[in-house]
Amino acid sequence: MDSGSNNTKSIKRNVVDQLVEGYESATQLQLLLSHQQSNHHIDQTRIVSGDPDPVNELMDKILDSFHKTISVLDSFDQVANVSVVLEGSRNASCGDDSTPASCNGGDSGDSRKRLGVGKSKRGCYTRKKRSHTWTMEARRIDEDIYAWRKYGQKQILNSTFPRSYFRCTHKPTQGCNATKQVQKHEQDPSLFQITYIGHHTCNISVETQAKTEPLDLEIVMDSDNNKLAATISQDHVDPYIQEQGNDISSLIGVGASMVKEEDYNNGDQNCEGSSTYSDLSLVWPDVMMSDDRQHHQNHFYHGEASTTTSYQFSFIDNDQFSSLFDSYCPYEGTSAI
DNA sequence: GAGATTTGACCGGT
DNA sequence: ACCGGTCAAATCTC
Repeated sequence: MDSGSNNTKSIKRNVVDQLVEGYESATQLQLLLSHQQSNHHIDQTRIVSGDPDPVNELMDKILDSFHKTISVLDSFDQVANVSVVLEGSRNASCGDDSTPASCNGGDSGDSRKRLGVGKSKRGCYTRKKRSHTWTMEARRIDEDIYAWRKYGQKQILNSTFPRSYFRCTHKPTQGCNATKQVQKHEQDPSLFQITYIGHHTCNISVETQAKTEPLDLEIVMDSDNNKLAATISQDHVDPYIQEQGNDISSLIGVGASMVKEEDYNNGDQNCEGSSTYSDLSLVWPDVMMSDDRQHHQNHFYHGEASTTTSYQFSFIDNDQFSSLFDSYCPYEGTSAI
């Protein structure tokens, strides 16, 4: 038992070391870039002359560092038998509203009357585990292509505004378990904080769906723990990083630094084992396909607000994200989800 | 009348 | 025990 524990510690140390290295490299890069801005022509000369580009070198180093980290995390999952149970599959067993037969069976259908009315007990249900969750801000809540049906509203502790609960309209007919929660932003009530939970499985075109769901390299936010897990399937990262590193480096870096600060987050990785490269096409929410109206209004969290930590959120605006999307997501012939 | 929303109760996780 | 998420009867809207 101790050996296992030691092994885990060793792995965690390895993770931290790699992250620190990446962080330091990123810092150097930042300095270098700021220096470059003031000496632009000098660096241009260097590049033209074929000298090694320090920016690229650093970038390679950074990416390599994070790549290693991901590998370590991956091996950690195997060693620690952390079921990186994919949130998706977890969802299928828990959240799936094909509620356990015993559940409905025990209190089937029409007997569901209110307790207070003196009738039988309401049927049980299985609470969904948090799965595939991502958050965005928008000025409107109705800008995605899906049809939502409100099923609840609740006043949340220490929140000024109530939280509304929506589920996919097609849940009864197609068993789509996607839900979203909408709450007005505390500081800016004109903004809505929208949390999407789960993938849509309802019948819409692949392309549309792909454009409306998150990348598999999504930053999954575990709102319960105020921790963040940068979840990047290696299948995605390798070719991507090697060829496109620049665009996503900030994203990875943010996620990684958060992991570092918060200490490694054990169970919340969301490694879609079955994911394929096509999952990259599962780009973040609805805004991706949206029109220009919200172009400047939507931000994607790379972290989560925490009342107990000093995280700085890093937002990607649509410009950045679009470039990412353009680079990575030729989702032809891919099947979303 | 059908479908959507409201709202208080119920339930599970912590 | 508390809190957040979900259920489902009641109510609303078209």
